[in-house]
Amino acid sequence: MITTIHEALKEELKRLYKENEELQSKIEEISSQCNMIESHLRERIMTSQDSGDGSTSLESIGKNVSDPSRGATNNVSRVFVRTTAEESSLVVKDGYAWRKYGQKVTKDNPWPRAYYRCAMAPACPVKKKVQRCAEDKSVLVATYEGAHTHPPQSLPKEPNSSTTTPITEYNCPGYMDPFRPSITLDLTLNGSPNPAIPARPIRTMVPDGDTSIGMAISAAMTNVTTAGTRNQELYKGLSNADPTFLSALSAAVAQNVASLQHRMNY
DNA sequence: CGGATTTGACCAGCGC
DNA sequence: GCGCTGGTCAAATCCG
Repeated sequence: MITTIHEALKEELKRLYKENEELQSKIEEISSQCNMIESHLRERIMTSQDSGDGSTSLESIGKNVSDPSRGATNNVSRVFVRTTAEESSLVVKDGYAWRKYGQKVTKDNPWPRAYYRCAMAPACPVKKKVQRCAEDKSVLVATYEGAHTHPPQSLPKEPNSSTTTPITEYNCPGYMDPFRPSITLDLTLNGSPNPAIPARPIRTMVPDGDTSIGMAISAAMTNVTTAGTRNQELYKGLSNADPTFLSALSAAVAQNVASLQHRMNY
């Protein structure tokens, strides 16, 4: 029994080492993309300030979807989902049943936007919009409006059995989906490698003023997060770990724990 | 055959 | 008032 477990763990460790190599190269690639996006963003901010137009300042870029001027339906959240670029469907598996009622091509994005209503309860007010990221067609952006008045139908499928993988999300401050597990890991506690690292919540803030840049940053950050998740054991104990990486890692680990809890409950 | 999806038409809000 | 755009409707079509 113990020997079997030992063998299984060894196999798992081997697999993790292999994945680690692949993911590290991915991180490097993403990191360079992040730098590019950041410099692009800074350039735009500088440009707008020089022209005396404050409309693209950091403050306005950070303006979020919970703007009260948008009315009572400010219960809005965004979920970014990685798909294969070839995958043409606009389906985001999230545990709820949705009925599509429209599709439209919008001005700022060449990809069509699909409109969904919750099909699980006639009175449920939740709506969902799904559209591909203009810059990266492999990323789906699902925008949820409202809160469900009923529990989910079923759990989302395992990442390796589905063509879509949730990668990160953006939520209005104060908004939490009551049916979604939420865990915050604090790496500053109990022998953390780096006491200077503050605990950070899972949910990642993404600037809403410039959607394309925000989504690109978000997608890049979550790729790093995903890498961290799969390699958490390998990085455990690192005394000089990069704070940014560990922060992302904490979020990723929390997501995995939530997923594991679900599987154990069913 | 019934439910889900597609798609063109329609409507409302907004800026000029 | 007009045109543009995003959101919704509903008839046609598809699919199991």
